Amino acid sequence: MRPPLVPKEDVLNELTKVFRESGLEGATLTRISRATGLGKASLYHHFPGGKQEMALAVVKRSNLQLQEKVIGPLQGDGEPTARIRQMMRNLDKYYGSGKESCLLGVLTVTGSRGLFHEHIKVGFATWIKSLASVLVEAGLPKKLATTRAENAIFSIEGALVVCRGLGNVASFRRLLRELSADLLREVEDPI
Amino acid sequence: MRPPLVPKEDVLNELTKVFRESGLEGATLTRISRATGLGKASLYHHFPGGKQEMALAVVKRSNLQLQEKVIGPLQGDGEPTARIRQMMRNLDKYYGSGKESCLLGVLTVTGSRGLFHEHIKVGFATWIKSLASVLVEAGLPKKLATTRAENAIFSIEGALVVCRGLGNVASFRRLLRELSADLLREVEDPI
DNA sequence: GTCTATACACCGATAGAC
DNA sequence: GTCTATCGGTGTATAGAC
Repeated sequence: MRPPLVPKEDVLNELTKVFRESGLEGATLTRISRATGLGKASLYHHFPGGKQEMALAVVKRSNLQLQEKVIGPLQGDGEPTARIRQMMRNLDKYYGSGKESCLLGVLTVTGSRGLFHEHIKVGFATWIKSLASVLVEAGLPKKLATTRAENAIFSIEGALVVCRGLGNVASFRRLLRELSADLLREVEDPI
Repeated sequence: MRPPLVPKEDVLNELTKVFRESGLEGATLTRISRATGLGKASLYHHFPGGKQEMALAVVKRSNLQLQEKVIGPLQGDGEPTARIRQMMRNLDKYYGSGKESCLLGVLTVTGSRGLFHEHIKVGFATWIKSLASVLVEAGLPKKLATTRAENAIFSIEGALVVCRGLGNVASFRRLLRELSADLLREVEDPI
């Protein structure tokens, strides 16, 4: 059998939107039904485990996309500076230039503790680790690379929250630009 | 009349805990009732507007506390460096060294848009503005001061989310320490 | 001011026809 | 695979006794 996966992919896209905008408790089956165009019973046909299974599927796919679109570019073979810039461009696109929120962040705040915790943990951790690896490769000492990578993820995630709170999305793109330049500062310095 | 405000203050403390931990939609009247020890009907005696009024009261008080405990120290008359360090100490305490979350951040993510938006906006904005003022006072050009202040708040808010997601709270205190040192870097440099 | 009891809407989830 | 109809449970909110 060769599977028609495409329609399910569309459903997951809409599910992701709803969970990102509304959080776990705010994402009611009624809203999900409206967003997907599927009745509640149809949703249970695709996800017998109900809302929990829907959220889990969305989180797993989100981590795959993080791997593809954000971490992947970091592990290419170009210059470290270029790879980091590429990651920032992809982030800008993925987060709608600051207008969209981060699923992992939203579920960290609204998710019933324990259900998705492991996936959230893995997602954030591998992201930080991959960024730190690039910084090490570029010549930074490991400890400094790790803290810089952590701080970068902190500020990106925080910017998504605060910019939304402020209704000012411009600062998100400014942050991405600055990070592109600052993450490797004092590395090219000769002797 | 001289008001016995104290018991209401206790109720607000418990309300704040519940909203910080559960978000707006997760904070059910049942949980609030358990946390405060008051029956639902009693809650409506104190807050006739229901859950919305409770959340609004909590947000307003949160902004007052932000003013007292975080922004206040910034406007003292000591050295800028010392004032910033004091703010970081108070933040560390207020956020339980990273174990607690930020009410403004949580409501930004879970709050039905528009209800608290103005209060959230004002809270974040005055915080950033006050921090930037100190940096200007310390000698930084205004534009640089503003972006540094924004970035600091971004990373603090993001750290509260990501550290919770990672289950690793140590990085939050590390961040506060680094910010204390880095916010004013290259300022004391003579000529 | 606090309680018990209750109203009514909406939630997640299922049954069963098509 | 999708639908309508419906279930039991829980959500917010009120009534009214004490």
